[in-house]
Amino acid sequence: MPTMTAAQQREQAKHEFDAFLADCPSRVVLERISDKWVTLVMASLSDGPRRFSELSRRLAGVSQKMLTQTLRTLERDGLVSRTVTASVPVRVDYELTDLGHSLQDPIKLLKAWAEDHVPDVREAQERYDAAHDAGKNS
Amino acid sequence: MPTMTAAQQREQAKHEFDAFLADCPSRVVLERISDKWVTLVMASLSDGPRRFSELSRRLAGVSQKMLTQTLRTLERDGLVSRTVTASVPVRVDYELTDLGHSLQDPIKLLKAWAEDHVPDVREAQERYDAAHDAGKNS
DNA sequence: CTGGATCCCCGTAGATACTG
DNA sequence: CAGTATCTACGGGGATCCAG
Repeated sequence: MPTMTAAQQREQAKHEFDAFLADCPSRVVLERISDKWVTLVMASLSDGPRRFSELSRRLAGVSQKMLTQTLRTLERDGLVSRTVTASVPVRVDYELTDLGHSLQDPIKLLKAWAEDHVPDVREAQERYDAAHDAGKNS
Repeated sequence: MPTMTAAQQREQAKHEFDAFLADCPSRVVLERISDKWVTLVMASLSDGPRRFSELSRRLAGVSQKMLTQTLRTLERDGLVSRTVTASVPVRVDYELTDLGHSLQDPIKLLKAWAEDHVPDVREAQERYDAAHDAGKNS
């Protein structure tokens, strides 16, 4: 592998990944970012750095455990940077990296779609439930 | 809570579809579409109808249970239509609805991002692990 | 045979309590 | 304040069984 620069390797790798194959790296990455907490955390960090407690408050319903875990994974994947300020009390800020910012557009689109189509989904659910409940009461 | 100023009402309405609030409908929808199987199934259906067995084969690694469950939810949410052809053996086709198609762009963007940034993520993981393992070997 | 439901096991999310 | 530790419970995965 010495006769190939990192850039060349990356360029080649780009075209070899099909997210549908089970053990394909791109699928692993896709599964990682297709996670509800990942989506929400990334969206929460879209407008600047946030402290742990801020995220915890903003993402009502997330447990500290899952928030910590999600942030660790995002940090490991290079999407989020973690900055510890050694004061009393300790202050920890999380911020999107450049790589993290590059994921913002897809996530924002997803979030926008969700907020846009709530009525459609609800209506579909009601129709489905109505048709299904009717079948049950026979 | 009956006494609410117009300003307060406007402020609340603004956040009515804010995906960060725990019990907000848009958050529920966002959580639903931020699911690895949802993403993969929706992507698999992007280029036309697919039979159950086709999906099962294409999405290597998915259990029949999760595939069925995911498809049911997507059908209930109005993103996918289910067509049963009463032949022998039975043939069941799944196809994107108009609503489902409207979700294609966000999902394709997500998938493209994953396939594009595999090298970046891998590199970040290696750096993180290296830095972290170093701390462990003390 | 295809599509799917059901049962059981295990991993992981989630709530709580505790610590640097 | 920002986590870790522990326990429980729910949900995913595989095997098996069922209907058409």
